[in-house]
Amino acid sequence: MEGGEAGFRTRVLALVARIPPGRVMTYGQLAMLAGSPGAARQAGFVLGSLAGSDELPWQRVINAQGRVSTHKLGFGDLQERLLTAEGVVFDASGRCDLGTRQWWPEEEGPSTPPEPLLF
DNA sequence: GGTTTGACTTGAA
DNA sequence: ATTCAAGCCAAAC
Repeated sequence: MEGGEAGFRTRVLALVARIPPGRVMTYGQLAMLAGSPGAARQAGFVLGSLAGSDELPWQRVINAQGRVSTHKLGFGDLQERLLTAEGVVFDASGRCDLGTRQWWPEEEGPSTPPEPLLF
């Protein structure tokens, strides 16, 4: 009986693929929704497999500080640039407003809160 | 099997 | 405000 349970990796990728443009999710959030709270590091490890992939919006995943965690990998500049193109505003310190940019899968319902996206 | 690492998180100094 | 340290879980060796 193979539990029809998808792997942790598969769940994280599924969530990332559902992040709408202009919105972001944190690693800890992905791990929690994937069913493993605390596995934030592992969530980032999964995304590492997609860095540079244009099929999945990996760019919309940032850390809890509202900053991109890809700076040491060399993708930081690219990620901030891609998010900025979607309407995400980064502070001079490289931080964005998670309060308004953080997306939760429950928001995909019929009721979508007003997005202060100022293009 | 155990060991090591990692796109993290939180709390304290 | 920033820096340091410990905790956490999943995959790779």
